[in-house]
Amino acid sequence: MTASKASSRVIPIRDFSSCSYCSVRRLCLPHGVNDDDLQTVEKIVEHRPHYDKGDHIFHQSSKFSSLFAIKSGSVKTFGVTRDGKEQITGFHFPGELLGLDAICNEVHNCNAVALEQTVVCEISYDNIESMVGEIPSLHSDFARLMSKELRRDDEMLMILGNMSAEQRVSCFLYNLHRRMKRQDDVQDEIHLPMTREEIGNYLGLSLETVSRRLTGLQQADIITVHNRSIKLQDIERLRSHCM
Amino acid sequence: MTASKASSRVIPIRDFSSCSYCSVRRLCLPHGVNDDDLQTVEKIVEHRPHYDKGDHIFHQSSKFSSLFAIKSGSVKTFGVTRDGKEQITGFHFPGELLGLDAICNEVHNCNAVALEQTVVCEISYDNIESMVGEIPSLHSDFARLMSKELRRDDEMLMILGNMSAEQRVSCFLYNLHRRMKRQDDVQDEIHLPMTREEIGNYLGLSLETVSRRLTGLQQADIITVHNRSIKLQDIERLRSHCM
DNA sequence: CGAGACGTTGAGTCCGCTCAACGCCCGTGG
DNA sequence: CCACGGGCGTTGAGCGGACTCAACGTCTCG
Repeated sequence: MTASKASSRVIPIRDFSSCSYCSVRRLCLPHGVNDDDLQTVEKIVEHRPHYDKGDHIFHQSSKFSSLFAIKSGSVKTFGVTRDGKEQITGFHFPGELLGLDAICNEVHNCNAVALEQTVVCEISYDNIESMVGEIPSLHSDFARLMSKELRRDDEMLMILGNMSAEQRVSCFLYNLHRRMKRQDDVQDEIHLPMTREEIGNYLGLSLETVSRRLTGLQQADIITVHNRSIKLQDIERLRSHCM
Repeated sequence: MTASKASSRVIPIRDFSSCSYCSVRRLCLPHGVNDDDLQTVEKIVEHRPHYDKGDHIFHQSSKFSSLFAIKSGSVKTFGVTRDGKEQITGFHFPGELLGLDAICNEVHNCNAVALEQTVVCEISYDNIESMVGEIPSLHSDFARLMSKELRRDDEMLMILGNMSAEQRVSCFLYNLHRRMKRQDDVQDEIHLPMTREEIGNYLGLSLETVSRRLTGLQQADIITVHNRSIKLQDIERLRSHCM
């Protein structure tokens, strides 16, 4: 393997838990590290907490000091309303960064809970700030990350604003598909790490409605449902259901 | 008037269109400028476009190059779905920054349209980036701003997720009140720059429902409605309706 | 002062919610 | 091995809140 095509070389096994595929690796790894050094470098990253299903990564109202990059697994973030109900504001997957909404006042705005066995990198925000001081170009990366998060939220606002139940579920699956497809070789099969109730909570629907719409999409030969695994039979038609 | 209490001195006339009250002034003004120099400095800011009601500040899918800080007036941002309907994702007021969601791929994700006569400061993003390079502490300010925007979006997701029509309208008014109260001396009176239809679109309700809920809140002696001006008669009870 | 945009109110409909029953899967313990 | 139980998912019946459609009232601005 030559080093001539450094930026586009093929990585033999797609290990998405490695730093190579992490969208925030420029934030936690030393400046100027190249791809070949990554495997060495990532072994010295310090905090790599493992979480089981149901474990809290951080709590609402707790003091913010670190961001968390998801290496493997999946996470839900949710707020708790004053009458005690939880409202899910997002599902998060490997390569994504948690805790950005806590920067503004250094208090976590939501709870983050693992939906399955999950590994994250804890990145001290002080470290990030001092690294941005030394390497100003990191600011751009960081701003882009936050901007992307804003865009995702706005997309969700558009879904919740005026879409029907069927459209919401279709959008949910389609977006999941788009986010997953860098992660699975089997691109047209999604494994849902969350319950129907959690999907409904997120989409502003009851769990029964989620269930009904999934079977509806199945009867239309658009998907095949097997418990939590969803096979996308006709992605184009799924996409057309989103509008 | 002594200058001894520099950080809490009284500013005679609260001119919220001045840079003194702008949340992003550290981004567009030279480093280290103190409050007393502001009035001089802000006269040399270059781009200060004026917009009339209905004017576009930027268009969805157009190339991103600047952020826009609102100096006076108000703005709605909205996306257009594939079937041509608009979905409002936010209302924006003086001191707030528009265009943050376009940083990630340099294309505007939404339209921004003035709801009334509006003045903004156009701030070249290249300028911001190079200033962050020179003054690293600006990075923190910028990250805080984006984080705050994320938090606002998440709050909205919680509202749209499971609240009833009455709760949505109450939350809308209460949030508006909180954002307004730094801007108006008459703190318990809100002037709405948008139509019922735009409120409904934003809240995921029909315009008729918005109208009905407003009269409902009026009949409960919580607010008094006079066209677009809403007098908050009982803020505590309004707040309790939000949950 | 007239036209059009905006807002209110009423009547009827429908989508999604609630309540309820049942089935499936799986781990646990007798 | 089966029984049991709990979590999760599906399906049905009936209800209700928000939407749609429609008419009318009111404000704004040329």
